[in-house]
Amino acid sequence: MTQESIRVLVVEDHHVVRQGLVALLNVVEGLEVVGEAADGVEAIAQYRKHQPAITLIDLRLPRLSGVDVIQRIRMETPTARFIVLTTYDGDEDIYRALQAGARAYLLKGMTSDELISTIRAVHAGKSHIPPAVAQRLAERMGTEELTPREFDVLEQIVHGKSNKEIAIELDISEATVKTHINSLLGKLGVTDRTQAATAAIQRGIVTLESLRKPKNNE
Amino acid sequence: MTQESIRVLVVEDHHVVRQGLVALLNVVEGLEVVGEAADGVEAIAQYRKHQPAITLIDLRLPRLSGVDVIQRIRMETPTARFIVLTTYDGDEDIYRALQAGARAYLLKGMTSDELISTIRAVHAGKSHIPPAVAQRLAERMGTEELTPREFDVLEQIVHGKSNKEIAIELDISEATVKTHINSLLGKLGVTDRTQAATAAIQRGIVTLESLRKPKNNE
DNA sequence: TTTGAACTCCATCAAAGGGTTGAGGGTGGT
DNA sequence: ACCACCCTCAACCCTTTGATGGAGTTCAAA
Repeated sequence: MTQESIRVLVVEDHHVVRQGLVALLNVVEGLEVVGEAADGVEAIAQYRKHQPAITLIDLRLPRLSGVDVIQRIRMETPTARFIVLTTYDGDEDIYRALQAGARAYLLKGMTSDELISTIRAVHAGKSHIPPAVAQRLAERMGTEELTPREFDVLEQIVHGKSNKEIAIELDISEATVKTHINSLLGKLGVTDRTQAATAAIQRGIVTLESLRKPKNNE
Repeated sequence: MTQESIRVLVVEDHHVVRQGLVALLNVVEGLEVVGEAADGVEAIAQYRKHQPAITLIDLRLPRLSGVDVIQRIRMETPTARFIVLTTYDGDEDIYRALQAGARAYLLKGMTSDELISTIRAVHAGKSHIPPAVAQRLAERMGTEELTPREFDVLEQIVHGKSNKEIAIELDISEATVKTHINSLLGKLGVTDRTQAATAAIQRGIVTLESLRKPKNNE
């Protein structure tokens, strides 16, 4: 070949998907999968070991989220380039991943060609964000951020707690809980706690995983 | 080979995943992928055309859901065998797919070996349901079913509507709305509407898709 | 130091939510 | 005909929620 292959790391917890990606990429001229990881911790280890040019990474990962992985690696290697790959696209995930330094964001369901051309583009220093994603990102830019405490309260709301229970849980007065709720309702652009809960889930501010019963698999 | 290959149809909307599955299965001795489909309608067409022994099918599909596909095909061909493949596992999805006649239920993230052995097992007439899934299925068996009207109300709750709004929307009195809410709270085992909303989403009774803004892609 | 943002708390009040009981009408099955 | 189940509605009562406005604290940035 005329020049070196683009070294790619694939981080994806779903086994068949990862295998599919690797198989797909390895037959492409000019690409080379140098490592694989099935969770966040492993991803960092593999990154350090192989120093790939491009890291293809899912956001939903066991042990350490994709966003966390991106952040940590970029602290060590600010030039690291990431292409985020995900099935469901909460506004919050998009925002955080791009904030953390991802260069591109692809929904699963893209074609192989899209994937490959995106890898090449990112390797060439470009960014790539699909119109639909860019639009939603723009929408969310306008919205205000929740404060940490508001986020705590929102989480409790999603868990179905009453104001009194939240007060006990967070060890603050019910009045304070109400204050937080009032401001987060405004920021989310909703009018009651139920809407806040569904909006939070919908936007990916609170994940369904944290709702589920303790899990053994996955 | 000593006997004919098991003819498999792969139904999965995510391109790379489908491609991965096909590539994976085609190299396995005794398996043969005879068709692929990216949505429900196509799945039925492919089934009719190829009459596969096993259909690997995702539940979340464009145009026609996996459950619908299973139901329709089984009406024509009651002996059709399905292995359901999905990422997220709402109780409701599991229940409906198995009710519809699926023989096995696999979470993505399984290993290739698990997949292959499951295909062989199902082809041999066995069923295969992972312990975690079986347990959750058992849980949900105990729970009572929502009546159609209760479901309507629950949907509205998830959409953040107030009782008054629900009453108007469904053209019934607010008192009736309360009655339905009261019984569905009991059936879901929760104590208020916010919990009902998150529980509904969590169990897959109401899907997030129906929440989202109208979508262009996917 | 001043300013601002975040967190904390209080009091008050109207509106909405939720529990309970009871009850009439409709449909489908036995 | 009877029973079971669903859908419908009403009246009563208590609790929770959300809105509003004010106020003290801390802490970091300007």
